[in-house]
Amino acid sequence: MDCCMATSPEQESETSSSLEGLERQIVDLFVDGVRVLGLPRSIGEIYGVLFVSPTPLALDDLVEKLGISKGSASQGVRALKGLGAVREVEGNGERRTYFEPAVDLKRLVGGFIREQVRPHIESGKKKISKLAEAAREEPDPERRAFFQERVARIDNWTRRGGQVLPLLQRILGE
Amino acid sequence: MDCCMATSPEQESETSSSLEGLERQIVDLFVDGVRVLGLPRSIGEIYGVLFVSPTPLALDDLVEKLGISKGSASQGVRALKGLGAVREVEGNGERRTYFEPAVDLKRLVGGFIREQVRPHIESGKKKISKLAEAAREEPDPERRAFFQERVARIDNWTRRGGQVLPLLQRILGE
DNA sequence: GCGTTTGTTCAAACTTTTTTGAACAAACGA
DNA sequence: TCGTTTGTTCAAAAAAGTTTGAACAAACGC
Repeated sequence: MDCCMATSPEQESETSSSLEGLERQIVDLFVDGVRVLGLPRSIGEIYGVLFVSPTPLALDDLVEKLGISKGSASQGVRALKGLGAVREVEGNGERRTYFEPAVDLKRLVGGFIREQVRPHIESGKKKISKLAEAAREEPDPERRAFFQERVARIDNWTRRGGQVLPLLQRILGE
Repeated sequence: MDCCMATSPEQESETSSSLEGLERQIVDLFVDGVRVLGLPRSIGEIYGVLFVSPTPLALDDLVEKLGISKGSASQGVRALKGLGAVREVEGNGERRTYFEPAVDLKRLVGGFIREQVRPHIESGKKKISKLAEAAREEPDPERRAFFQERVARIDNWTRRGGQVLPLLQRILGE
């Protein structure tokens, strides 16, 4: 595994893109960033290009600037909209739709927590109550006590995790 | 992409393992858990088996209980030790080494932050200062102002991220 | 209606990550 | 010393995840 420990040894992305210096650097920074969050590369690229663009961009701009397929651009933008990290620009007379990035941390963190973190905590809760039930049914008293202690511990972790989230959002809200 | 939004439609792992009910449930919970953190499945399985075992286990126990290879078990335990999530049990007369899980949240979160989060923040900082420099060199004043605003924003995010971490550890410390 | 532009979908191709297993090293007792 | 047990390493196989591209749908103006 390479996923654990150690600062990974930087690798520049060599794609057929038309990004110049600063743009490329910023895009790479976001590629790294989303990687940490477990999101695919193209998500970081797309957000990066929007973030570094003084004007909103359309799908075809992303295709051209990043050298990715239209399909990738479409899917990437959809995911970013789902995270609340990108929104459509309203009310220009144009036919095509332009996108701009959300740039305040509160919104970004909030979207990530809502879409990526909460669902896991929710589904975890269900599993934990099943677990508690299973532990109660262990016949051997010594094993039962042990299992119940473990389950209680997991439950406690989840509870604390749930408490931390709103706090996090409050601290990061500007 | 499936990585974004939506509670994923549960799938039971069907391996040639010798885990019974409760054990299997707990292991699956940890598999999900580490997946969210971007760590490989076997890491979650191994931690899970240790967590649910009343006694410390040796590598061969993991191989047998999980139906994974010895190589996998060895690498997984190494990674978990690196995260501070598993430690060797000292001072039994035995030849083989036994492992037990760390079960307090403070240590687990601390290890994860130290190994997985901090290195990225550190390497990010370097890149951001290069970025600031590049922005200063943009000749066009309007573009320069825009780029500098963006870079400042990223810098601010990083700074806040760095501040949140110790706070997080404090809140989760028992 | 018809041609054009814009965006979406999804199976197949591709890429990356994870796991395996066979070869190796270390520790130990006989 | 030798055989056995225990653990590590790493190239290759397998699995998982991502991107592509061609086919399709929708919106629009003429």
